[in-house]
Amino acid sequence: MAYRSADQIIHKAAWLYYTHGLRQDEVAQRLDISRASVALYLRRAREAGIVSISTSTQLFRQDRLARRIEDSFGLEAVWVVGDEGLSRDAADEIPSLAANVFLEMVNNGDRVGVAWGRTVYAIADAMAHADRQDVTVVELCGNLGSPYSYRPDQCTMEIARRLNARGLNFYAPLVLATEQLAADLRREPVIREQLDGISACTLALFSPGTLNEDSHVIKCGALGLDELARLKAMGATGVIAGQIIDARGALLDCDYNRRIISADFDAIRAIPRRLMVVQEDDKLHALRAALAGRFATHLVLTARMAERLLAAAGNGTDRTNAQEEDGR
Amino acid sequence: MAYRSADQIIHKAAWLYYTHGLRQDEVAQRLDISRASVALYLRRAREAGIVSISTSTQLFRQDRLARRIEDSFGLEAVWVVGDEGLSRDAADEIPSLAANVFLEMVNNGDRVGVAWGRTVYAIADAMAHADRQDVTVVELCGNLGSPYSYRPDQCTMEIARRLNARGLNFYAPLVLATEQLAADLRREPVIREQLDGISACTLALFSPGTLNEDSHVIKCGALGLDELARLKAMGATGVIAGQIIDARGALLDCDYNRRIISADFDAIRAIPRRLMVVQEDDKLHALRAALAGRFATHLVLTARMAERLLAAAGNGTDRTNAQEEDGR
DNA sequence: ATCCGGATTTGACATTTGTCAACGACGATG
DNA sequence: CATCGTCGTTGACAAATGTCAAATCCGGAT
Repeated sequence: MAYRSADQIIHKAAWLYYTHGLRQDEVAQRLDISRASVALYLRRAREAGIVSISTSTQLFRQDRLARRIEDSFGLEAVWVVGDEGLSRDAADEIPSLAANVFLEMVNNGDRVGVAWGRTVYAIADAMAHADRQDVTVVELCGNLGSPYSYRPDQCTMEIARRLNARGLNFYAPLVLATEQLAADLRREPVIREQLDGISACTLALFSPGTLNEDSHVIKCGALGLDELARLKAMGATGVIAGQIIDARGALLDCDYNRRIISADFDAIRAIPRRLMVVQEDDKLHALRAALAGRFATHLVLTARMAERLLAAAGNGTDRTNAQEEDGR
Repeated sequence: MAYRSADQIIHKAAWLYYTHGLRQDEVAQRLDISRASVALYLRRAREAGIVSISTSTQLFRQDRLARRIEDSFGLEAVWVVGDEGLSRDAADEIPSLAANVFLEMVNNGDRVGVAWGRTVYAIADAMAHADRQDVTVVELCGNLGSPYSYRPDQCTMEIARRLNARGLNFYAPLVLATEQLAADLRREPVIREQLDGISACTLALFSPGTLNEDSHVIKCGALGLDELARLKAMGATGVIAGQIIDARGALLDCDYNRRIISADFDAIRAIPRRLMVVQEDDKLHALRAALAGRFATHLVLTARMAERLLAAAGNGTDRTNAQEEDGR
């Protein structure tokens, strides 16, 4: 965190160029370096978050679907990505939109809880570098080996790095062999403290998980296919911060959930702003369950999913994807 | 506030260019318009705050002087502009730095109180356009005709416009002819409400005023030179939100102050974050008085002023202007 | 003192972006 | 119905920026 003197010149170049609006050659002249260096410094400044360029996410909140979801589920804000030709598939747009929404939501001084999963990884990847002060990023749940590019702890750290924040990882695995071991571990002071710190968060980021052969928990070997089938028979519908919920969004009463080290649901709901992001199309049931459990206050999803959600909620399904007064 | 459909295309262009990193010609192709139009839209997007580019103000907080001022006066954060060759004079840098610091401090949902004055005008001018949600900008004190480019109410409105915020002006003059009239006016429900709303602010922006022939209050004719002399004899040292304070930062007990419509000092101090900005060199005494009165929690000033402040406070005056490990 | 490897800087060139006059569509006006 | 003025768009050119190989600098090892 110490301020390295090499940053000085980069900072000055960025200030002159972006804030004062000088041209690169003028900056070069002022700082007595070549213009090529200025271009290089400016790139570094952008990469380091010394300058941050952010695009408003308003476009995606103006959608009628977004408002209907807000109303139907009592959410504070919803962002919807339609097929506006921005990408091949609207779902591909989700991570960068979510990253932008998330950045808009993070204030200096925040303590941010993040769960992990494929979607959260993608968001971390898409996130711009920003220069927040006194931000802490904490994991909402224990760790697991990951079959994807990031490990959970790397994911937290990557988000922290992009925000210029402290990153705190859970010093525990997500799921343990026995209930007893999980209980013992939860009593360890270090872990206790980390769990208690969760309700002090001011912002949360997570994605609802599904339960099928391709799910994260299965792929990592934390849960076997036979046990999965048994849990589904018991009503398992989705995963929130590593814990299995039923269709009503309540913690499923099962052995698996008791072997978990993760955030207490009430602690999660005590966090004032909770951004949930849904990318994949197969998450409808998990999404409904998560909404029923009131885990989210803010939501990012595709138009397709939004429509299915409203249809499922019995709100009709006119394909009013258009913006307020579209034209075409 | 309604979302105009013309904004749509601008928004999409901005999203593709800034968030997705496409080139202008690629964006043009996607949206089926000419590249020249894309360039035009992007400029509009920047001007409208749809994209915002901000430069970190860290450079100016790392200064040793800044930390010493923080410590000496118990401030939360201090930014110092040295003569780093950014401009002819460090003071010229103050408005753009203050504008950047201010923008970093404004969060969505904030209610921002602003006083006015030459410095605040300059800050408004230097401020980039940003796209905040649910922000309200209110005046901290009544109005006055201005000899400068902005009128106080225009100043508030301009800041509001740049933040995409609501702007609320005081429906009263700053200073009235008689105490009685001021008291009557303060009892008017509209005014009462505006005054009461001040302590609900979450952020304040102001600059300490001086008392001399060139001061705002004099130039506007609100105060005559003879009365000024009398007030100075009584201990008048500076002006905060239109009200005269003594060297200890307390409201001066005088007729003039009783004829004012402005924020109560306790209401101002009830605002959690209060950014004070000092630009001109002749404001040392006013600055000291304002600090003594604990009006500010955050401060922006020049290195020159910072040194004089520390010298005056008897903290020695070694000219350690250098950053942490400068070189040159 | 000399050599080496890596990081930093630069000049030159290719690419991208900003600008502006010219054009055309549209609505208001005589 | 013609005319004017405004606004949005575009093509073409000028200006600014990004990039990369080559040159230089720097610190440590020999």
